[in-house]
Amino acid sequence: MKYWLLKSEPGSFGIDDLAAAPAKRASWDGVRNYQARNFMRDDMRKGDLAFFYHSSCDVPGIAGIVRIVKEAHPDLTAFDPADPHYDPVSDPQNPRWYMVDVALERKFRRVITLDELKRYQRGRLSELMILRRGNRLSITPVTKAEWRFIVSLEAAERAREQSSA
DNA sequence: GCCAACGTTGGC
DNA sequence: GCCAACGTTGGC
Repeated sequence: MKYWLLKSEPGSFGIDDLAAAPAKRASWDGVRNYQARNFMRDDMRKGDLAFFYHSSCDVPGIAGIVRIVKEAHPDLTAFDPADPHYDPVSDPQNPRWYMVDVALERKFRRVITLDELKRYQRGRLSELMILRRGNRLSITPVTKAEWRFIVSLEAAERAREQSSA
């Protein structure tokens, strides 16, 4: 099983939108970057887990965990002229863009903020792709060690807040 | 194949 | 709104 990080702008689709969706499930559509597409199409497998990252918002950070419930299939929004991610060059006979389906695993009790992740930029998270300078990829792999560490931050921070209260 | 121009991303 | 960083496009 692999681990991932998926970015989305909560202004267009955030973790609460996923929580409100039927069966808490949705297609991760609109990806229009080849490297991100290749990760989805070639490496993502049913059962993989991914962080749901909120970008371009007041408090950027990881809001929760989703599970890949359907492997890559053609992203139909690419063929819809009314869709903001419409790609006139994509051919329905030979789809260029793909999406996976995800289901909400759980929403974190609090957002693990980008600020907090950056505190470990020189340590446990020195290789985390979203902390690398200039990285804009919307889909990035996360190592098992990074995954476990980040998941542990949720409770660790809570304990620290409580002890200092 | 090079590279300038342009568009997008995303934190600040 | 700014702007650094990056990807894509298209002329040559």
